[in-house]
Amino acid sequence: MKPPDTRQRILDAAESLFARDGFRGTSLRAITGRAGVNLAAVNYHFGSKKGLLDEVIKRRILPLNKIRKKRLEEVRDLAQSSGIPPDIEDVLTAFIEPTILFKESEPGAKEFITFIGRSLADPDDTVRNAFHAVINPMARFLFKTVSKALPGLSRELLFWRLHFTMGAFFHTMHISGNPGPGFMGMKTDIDAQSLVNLIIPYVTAGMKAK
Amino acid sequence: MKPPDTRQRILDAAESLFARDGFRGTSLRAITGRAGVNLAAVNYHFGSKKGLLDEVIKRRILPLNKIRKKRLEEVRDLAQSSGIPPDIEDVLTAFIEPTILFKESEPGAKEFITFIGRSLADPDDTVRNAFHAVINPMARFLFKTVSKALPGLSRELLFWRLHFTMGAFFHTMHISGNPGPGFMGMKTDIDAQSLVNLIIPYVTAGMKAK
DNA sequence: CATTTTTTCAAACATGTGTTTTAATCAATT
DNA sequence: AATTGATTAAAACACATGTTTGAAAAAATG
Repeated sequence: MKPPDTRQRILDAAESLFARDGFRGTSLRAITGRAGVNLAAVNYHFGSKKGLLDEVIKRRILPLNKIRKKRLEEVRDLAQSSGIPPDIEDVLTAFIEPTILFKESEPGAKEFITFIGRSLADPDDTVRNAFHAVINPMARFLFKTVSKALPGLSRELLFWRLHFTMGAFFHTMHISGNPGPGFMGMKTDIDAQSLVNLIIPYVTAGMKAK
Repeated sequence: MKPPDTRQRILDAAESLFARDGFRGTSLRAITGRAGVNLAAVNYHFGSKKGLLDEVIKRRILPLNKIRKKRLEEVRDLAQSSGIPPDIEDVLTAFIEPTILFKESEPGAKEFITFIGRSLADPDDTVRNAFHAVINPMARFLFKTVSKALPGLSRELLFWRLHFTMGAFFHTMHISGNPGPGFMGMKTDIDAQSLVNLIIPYVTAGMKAK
């Protein structure tokens, strides 16, 4: 049973259009038009527009989460075996680096990362919930690891600092890579590794402020 | 020429619905329904839905920008007269504090702040541009003042760090105040002054990292 | 008070949306 | 080769959208 590539074509087109115009701003006709397939194909293969959204998300997030989890576990286990708490910089890097490098890992991934960054601020419940469902377990694990690295901070303070970190991170995800000059005439299409090298010191310093 | 409060009612209803459901997700029928006015009143008073958006933004942003500009100028002038560069913490506070405190300044302002936080990540050009038009001059002035406080940093590094700061800030703006438990079962409806006290040390440390 | 201007109102307009339907076409299996 | 099942295709459906229209009502003006 060779899979006709109709599904893939729809997923690719949807991913790129969702990233550019948002979930609500993208019509099924735009998606099927770009994919070169019939309008009804979306509902045939994915049941509904929301079903398509879920598949677009899962296709990229599940592999990415595997990598991030593994990296976090490595940091945690290494610290555990040496008896000292993990370094907060290592923890943050384990989470952030694979996400940003993911952008250059395969075609379309970059657009997907943009889509994530935008969706977490989306007013539409459908979109936010679809992402939260696959991201929350990851965030929970991150929180636990971070709290091991900064045992001195209260749970509440830790929450807020991680919250700010995620803000800086998400904002970067959806804005970097935009062609043309950005906010201060600055170019934002920096390469992924340089971006990692920029954001890690910032969030590390923020997490252990004062 | 006493203004009939139809305009105000529409602006209030639109502000609150825009914040909750976004610009695209809010229909004129929903706005006029909540405002208790006729559907055609929006196009009569504001020309179009976009015209309404512009008015919703300007009504709050212009006074807010006045305050932020004044606070920033105070910090700049104080440093200038004493001959030493301004403290980066003071600069960030001058910009961030009035924005967050603004939420509790008048009814509806809180929803507006949420709206800003969301809109800057909005995929819709109409929304992003409408905000950028009134926010960019402010951001430019902030950038100049920040670069005086951190003269050692390159223009590019400064840009990225300010970028991360804005990310943490915007994310906080649209997520704090949400009722119910947030990302880790943590309550996000903290009072404004406490929020200021939490975010300032974080972004200050981030800006002068390493 | 009569008249002009501003504002409200109900209805319609044109277009776009996600989804469903029903028949045609393709692929695989017997 | 015939038949069964999966996929594609064009069309219609039901509804929601921003906007415009033209008449009624209200307010302001002389």
